[in-house]
Amino acid sequence: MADVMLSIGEVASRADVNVSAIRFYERRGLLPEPERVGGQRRYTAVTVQRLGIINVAKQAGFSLDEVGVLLASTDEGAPAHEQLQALAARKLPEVDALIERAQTMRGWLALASECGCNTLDTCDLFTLNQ
Amino acid sequence: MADVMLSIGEVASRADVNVSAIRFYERRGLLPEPERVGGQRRYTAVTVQRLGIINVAKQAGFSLDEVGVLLASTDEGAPAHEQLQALAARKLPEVDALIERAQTMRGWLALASECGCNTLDTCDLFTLNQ
DNA sequence: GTTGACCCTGAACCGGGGTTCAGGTCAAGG
DNA sequence: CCTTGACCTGAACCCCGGTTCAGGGTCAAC
Repeated sequence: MADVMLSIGEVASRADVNVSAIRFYERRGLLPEPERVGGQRRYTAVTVQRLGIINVAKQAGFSLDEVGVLLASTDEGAPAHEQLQALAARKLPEVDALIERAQTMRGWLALASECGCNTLDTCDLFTLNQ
Repeated sequence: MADVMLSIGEVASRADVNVSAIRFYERRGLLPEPERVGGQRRYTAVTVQRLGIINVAKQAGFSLDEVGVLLASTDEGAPAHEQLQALAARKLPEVDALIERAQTMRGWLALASECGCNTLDTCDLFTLNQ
């Protein structure tokens, strides 16, 4: 609980994110307003973790607003459970579709990389998966 | 081979894409310039299929330029094999990463939707997967 | 006590991926 | 004939997710 305080630059490099992105997420409400010393933001490791969550969720096709709902559910006394449930219900099929599409592409890329003679037109990966 | 000709609107509705997007893809070089009758574009079913490819690839995290490389490889006499191989080599790990992220999110969404009491902070799905 | 690295703010800018709009053409049906 | 609907073009506009810039403060070390 010694909760070492981190500058925005330290957080940025630990989370592999730009400083400007951290300020941007703060404006968007994805990150709470941090403590300050001498006007400068101070964070704990929790923020680094939150940035990790943001990155994973973005990659999985979540918009920043959706990530906001996700993160809101981690805030204590969250009255956000309903929103979260709704989000989960809405996104689950989307994520499933995403995974399927990605696997389709993966399959085709693998083919393409081992055998240059395949063309998409003769390959029914796409037509089979719509 | 009767190759029925389709108007842009028919193609759009079959591929579930906006008319404006089709014109946009054409400008971007993702679709070849179609035949015209009386100034109006005429397509065959091949274009509908191509639009399907574009949609799948986009969903799998490909930029339109990357999709362009992909599609170029289907054009006859394609000198594009090298580009395609390079693209495949570059994108395969990215697609794999995408699938992993998406599965992480899927797992967490499933948890969230069956049990509202989970919070991200106590959930190690994220910390385990970075 | 000044130098240099880091931090602050608000506002402007950017690229990607399209959509919308104004103004005009064409073709079929009533 | 004339209206209605689908199509045409180029240019402008939009949202998203940030980045960059100008102009200024802070802090630690030397």
